Amino acid sequence: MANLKQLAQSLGLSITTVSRALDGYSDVSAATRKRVQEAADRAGYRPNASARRLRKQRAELVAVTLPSEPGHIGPLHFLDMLSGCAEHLAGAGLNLVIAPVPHGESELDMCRRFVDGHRVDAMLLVRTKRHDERVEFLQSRGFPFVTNGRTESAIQHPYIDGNGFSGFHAATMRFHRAGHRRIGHVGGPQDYFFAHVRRQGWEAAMTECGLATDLYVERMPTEQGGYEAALSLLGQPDRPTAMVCATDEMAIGVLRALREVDGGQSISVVGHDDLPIGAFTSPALSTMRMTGGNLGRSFASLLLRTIAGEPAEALQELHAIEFVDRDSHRLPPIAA
Amino acid sequence: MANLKQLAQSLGLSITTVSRALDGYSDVSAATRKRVQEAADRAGYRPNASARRLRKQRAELVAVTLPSEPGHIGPLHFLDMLSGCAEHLAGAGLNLVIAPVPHGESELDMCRRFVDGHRVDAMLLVRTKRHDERVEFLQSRGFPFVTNGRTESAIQHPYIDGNGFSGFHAATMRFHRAGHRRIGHVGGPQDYFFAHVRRQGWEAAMTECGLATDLYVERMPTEQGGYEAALSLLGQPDRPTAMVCATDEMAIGVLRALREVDGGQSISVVGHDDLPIGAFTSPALSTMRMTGGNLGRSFASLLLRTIAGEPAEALQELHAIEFVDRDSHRLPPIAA
DNA sequence: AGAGTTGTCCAAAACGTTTTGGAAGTCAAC
DNA sequence: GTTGACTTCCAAAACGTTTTGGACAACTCT
Repeated sequence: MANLKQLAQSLGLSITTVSRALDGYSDVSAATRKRVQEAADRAGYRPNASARRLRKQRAELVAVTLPSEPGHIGPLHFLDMLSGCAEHLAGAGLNLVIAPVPHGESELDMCRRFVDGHRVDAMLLVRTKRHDERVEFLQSRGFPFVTNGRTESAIQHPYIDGNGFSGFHAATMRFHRAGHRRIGHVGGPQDYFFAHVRRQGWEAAMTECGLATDLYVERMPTEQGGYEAALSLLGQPDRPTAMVCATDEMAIGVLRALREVDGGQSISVVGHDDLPIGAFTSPALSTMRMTGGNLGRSFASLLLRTIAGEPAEALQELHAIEFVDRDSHRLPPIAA
Repeated sequence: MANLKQLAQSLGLSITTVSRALDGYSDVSAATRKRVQEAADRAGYRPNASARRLRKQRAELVAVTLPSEPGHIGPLHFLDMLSGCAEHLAGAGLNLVIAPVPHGESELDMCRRFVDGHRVDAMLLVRTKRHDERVEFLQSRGFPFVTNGRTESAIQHPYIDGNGFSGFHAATMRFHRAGHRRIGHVGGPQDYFFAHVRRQGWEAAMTECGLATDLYVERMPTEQGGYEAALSLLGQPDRPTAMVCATDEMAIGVLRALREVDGGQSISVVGHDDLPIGAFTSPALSTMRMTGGNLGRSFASLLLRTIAGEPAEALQELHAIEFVDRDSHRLPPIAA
């Protein structure tokens, strides 16, 4: 209700003094400051956000883009992550706005709207591509952003990512140690960085073991995509005895296909992301997940630091992948 | 990059004319309008959001509160709902900010911050209580808001809710028709409206059927709560043969308890919310869900209309509940 | 020719804050 | 009693937009 002018008038002080008293400047006497504080509390005064934003040339807002394409929106519990991120940003006076891509607009257009309209101070990008036009645009504008997932951009930028290469390398090696020799990979679209790097991890392991890398099928990173990929791999002359899947969603589709074919009794499966649902599939889905504590807080911290101007090189987090040991990877390496 | 003043200067026009040209006012000639449009497009001009917000006295923002307490955050796919809501709000120039409750602050404090600081034009409240202090506060301020879930407020307010009473009444009747006579209810905290009204639906049905309503246990609306509730009900002399659970999360906890006791072969269960995970439990969880199409769009529409000043009575949606027929409700009405 | 109407344009105010660049007063030191 | 330092306060500018209330010229009617 109240604004600074009314508050100042009621106190017989200038707007300046009231403003500076509330901001804790040292050039207002302790007595005055206290008087102002109390009056402000009594009136329930809060500075008008739009006015402060205009004056300070900061939107006090961060946008996170929500891709509308199906599948693999990002880390484990996306909403939890956003919630944690928003909470920590709020500690610094920033709010988090969620920005799904409107119908008939590209993600790039949306970035443009937010950046050129000074609607936000930074952006959080998920589902990065190897060559990501949003990243290129933001870099060309010198606009602060953090990505969830790396890119192949020549210029460094802040990111948080899991080490998909070593995760999938290790998972493949685990199958090899268990005696598997025909280890397939159900991959996602290779223009996504995460999909590409996960495939590379599988390929490297296979090559190291002297195995062929032809048991590979690429589909959309969805349950349906995994289902199709599994059917395709099962149709090959030399079926795989194990499958490493780019995402849990794909792995769940694979499990469904395997159940239909032989009751799911012959082929081992491992996914990635540790979706909650994985604990409830049958067999329970063995998977991997990124280590590192509160992801939301990490994103918030990186966002604040990149807004503050810290160099990108100092704002890159590559987390190890840990194996989630359930049942679906335990079948013997003999095809049915 | 550009602002109105620079744009006007480069065109040899006044700020007023450029502004009005871009806003499509009729008092600028077609020729000038076109010239301005083109220059603006070329420069990639977008009005500074903070400036417009200050001048128009609208924040162009809507906040949705995310409760930090565990369990039952709301409708089926909460993030999908938010995404849909945000997309439709964006069509009207509003952005959606997510507002988790910061550590050490109450939801009420948060509302105060947003309202008194003019940070948003409206709020979306989830997980309403029967007597909800946030609702009372917003009503006392005359501030626009929509709730997900009704309240017992004396003053009307906009909401979207499922008809929990008839949903739980029908589910109980369904069990009764199947021959069940000892039908228990696993309820949530009764200060939440949804929990209260669901219990009332169960109670009404039991009373109509001439059955006692003592097979009732109340716990937190979480898996753990459901687990505890089931153990408690199983400990009673006359075990229920069926349980109606306030939420799917509780129902999943109940299934776990039943599995531990006798392999889950004796007692029927039904939940509410249609969580995706319910299709993967064993047995697959029979449940209920709210009907009605795109929930996010509905919330967005209600928010816009309440901002526009439409009366609350015209902005209340009570949706029917439909049964989701899976396996967990099919056991015969004989206790093991 | 004068009065009214219409079509274009613009100067200035307003939104509420933060910040700049002093002003006025007090006190101590010289 | 002048100087400088320090404390406390404030007027005014600035942020970039939208909107108000005309100004001016070019028509159209009498």
